Amino acid sequence: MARKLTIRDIARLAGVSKSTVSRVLNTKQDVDPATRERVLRVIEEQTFVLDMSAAKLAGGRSRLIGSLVPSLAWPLMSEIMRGISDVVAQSPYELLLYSITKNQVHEEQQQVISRILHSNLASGLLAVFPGPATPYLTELYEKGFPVVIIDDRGEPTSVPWVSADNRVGAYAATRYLLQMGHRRIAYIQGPVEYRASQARYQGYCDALQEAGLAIDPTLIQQGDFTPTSGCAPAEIFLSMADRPTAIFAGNDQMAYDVLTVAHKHGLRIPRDLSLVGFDDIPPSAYLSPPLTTVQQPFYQMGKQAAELLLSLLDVSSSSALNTLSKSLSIRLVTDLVVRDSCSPPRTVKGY
Amino acid sequence: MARKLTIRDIARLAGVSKSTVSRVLNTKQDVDPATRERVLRVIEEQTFVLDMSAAKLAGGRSRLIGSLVPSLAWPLMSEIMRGISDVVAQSPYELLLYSITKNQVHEEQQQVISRILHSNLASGLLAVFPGPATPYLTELYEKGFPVVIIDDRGEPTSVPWVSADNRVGAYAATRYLLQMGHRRIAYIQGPVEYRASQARYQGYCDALQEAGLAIDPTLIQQGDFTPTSGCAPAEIFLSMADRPTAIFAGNDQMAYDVLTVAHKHGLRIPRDLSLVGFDDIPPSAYLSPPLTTVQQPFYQMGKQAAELLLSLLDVSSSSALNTLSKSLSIRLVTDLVVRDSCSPPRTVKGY
DNA sequence: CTGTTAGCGCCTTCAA
DNA sequence: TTGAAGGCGCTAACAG
Repeated sequence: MARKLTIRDIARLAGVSKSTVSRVLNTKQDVDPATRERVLRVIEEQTFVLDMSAAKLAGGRSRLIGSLVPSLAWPLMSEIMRGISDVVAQSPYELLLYSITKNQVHEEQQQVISRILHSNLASGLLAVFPGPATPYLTELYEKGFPVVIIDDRGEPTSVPWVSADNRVGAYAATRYLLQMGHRRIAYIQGPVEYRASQARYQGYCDALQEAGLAIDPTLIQQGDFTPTSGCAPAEIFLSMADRPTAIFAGNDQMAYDVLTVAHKHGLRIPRDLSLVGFDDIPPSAYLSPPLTTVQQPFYQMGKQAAELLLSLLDVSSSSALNTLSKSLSIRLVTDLVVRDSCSPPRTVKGY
Repeated sequence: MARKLTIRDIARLAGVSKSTVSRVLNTKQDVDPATRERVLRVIEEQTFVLDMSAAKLAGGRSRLIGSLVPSLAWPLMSEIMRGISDVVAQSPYELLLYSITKNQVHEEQQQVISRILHSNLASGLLAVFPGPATPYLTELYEKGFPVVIIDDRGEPTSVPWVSADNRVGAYAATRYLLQMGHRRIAYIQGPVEYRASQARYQGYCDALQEAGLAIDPTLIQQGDFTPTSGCAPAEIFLSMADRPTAIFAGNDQMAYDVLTVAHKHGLRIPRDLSLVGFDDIPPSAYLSPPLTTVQQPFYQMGKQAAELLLSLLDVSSSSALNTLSKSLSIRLVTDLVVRDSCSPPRTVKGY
């Protein structure tokens, strides 16, 4: 395996010094166009690639960005990652993958983050649904380390973030059910640690209140977004004497559980019960009945977050501080995808 | 942002030299247990993390492994990645993610690979379904760069690989259909570039021939594993005067297309047509009817491949060459998951 | 067993 | 506009 060339080699070949080659590589201004051209040609001919580790060590940028993701098992992660990696592939950066699983305690999560930092590899971080780690990331960002979060915005944080508009999505879904005539609409809440979860709950409440309906605590149960976590809530709802005519599940996974439980109770959807989910992950379109759900633009979220981070890196590496651009944030719209899991309630009760 | 500590700092704090710290960090043998203990304590207290770039530059290993994956959009990728990242997380390595999309020409794929090499970051590579890039990877491996492939074995290659037993899986699926009484079993073939695709086809043929049935070319059509690519083949099969009583789709995605097309033709599954898929990706269990399919142990594949690569890295870094262990390979068994998409043919024709 | 001495390949002043 | 020199944090001989 032929020894890798160094800038020294191509310096010799181009008849210049290492410094000049370095300048060309880093597109500095003060290089004679002719020289630059010559150096570039040699680099091309030799298919020379600069050693990132050395560059990093010598004080340059690392051209590596880290991505901190929750369980890759979540079906929606693949689309987000696809968005991210498409952008990164077009850039001079490479992507580092760090994953955190839900059953890691906070302390362990912080350890992962501190490893990312201290190992000194990544020069920026993309955090997907960081949940409880958010405050720590904020701290990081404020210390000058580029971070972009994909999630809903939580406490006023200065960290740039990209999210789908969870509140509006949930609002639209609830409103849809309301307009069909439903009045007893149950909600299966996701874990409160996640901003997205809170925002959806808010949207649900907003729609209800706008319709002049009170929030009925008995119609709200908690799941945790994972498969089967919607079963218990569904069981409770469907066993009620005055059971709800519609259920809005905090995410699709939990909606699937409702389907299962409803089936067990001999209830048919949408005839006996309307059902709406949130996310629009792949299975949803294939269910029977196909699930009406709020679609999140996962690919776009990944793509835009990556682009945002890249732009932050460019800025911090060149001149201007992040003084000008306070609080970068992008909120993407969600779409209510109407399929066949909803219909007007059989017996519209008065109110 | 407090200056990052270096081994020099912790050397001072522990009252030893940098070399000793380095030895402890790299778990070398020749260190006094007491000294080691002391150094370790300081490292712990200071939450020191070694700078990988510097370590790499100084001639050590890079503690970075690359993963080369095809489109992350494939639903099965997330499980494979989960297996990989679980293993990597438990190791001192970090994971680099490179993705290749199908519409990149071979040349572009090679470029990605050569970038991986020349950037000199990864010290090993995990290639998932490399398809046409396989020969190039083989070359790499033979030049001494650790590579593990996740796919079916192709031409006799020396590269260590992990795969599901695609042939046997397809054989079992076909046999299942045969035993139910089906005789006209159509097959939707995946792209021939993929080994896995070829192996499944082989399994299909083997089962048929074992049953004394000839391979009927009109019952074989080609898709490419992607969504909707199974529509055209399904359309052809279901429009035949003497249409097949069962269809075996090369993967689940294409089976979904058969479902759609069958529905359009007013055919009910499994009453009018039996259907088997391959992969068992998440939606399959939720379809109506739930799809009978061959389950691949994706998580395991990722896990074992990562473990294999890690062991290769250990070996090459320490003493023994890879002389002893020729042709490492792991073949995992698949499971036929019987659900509700198959039944005996309505009218069992004589043969 | 431990410290000393050289670099690894690159970027960055500082002069020229 | 360019070259020379120094050092980033670490590992790897080589002494002791």
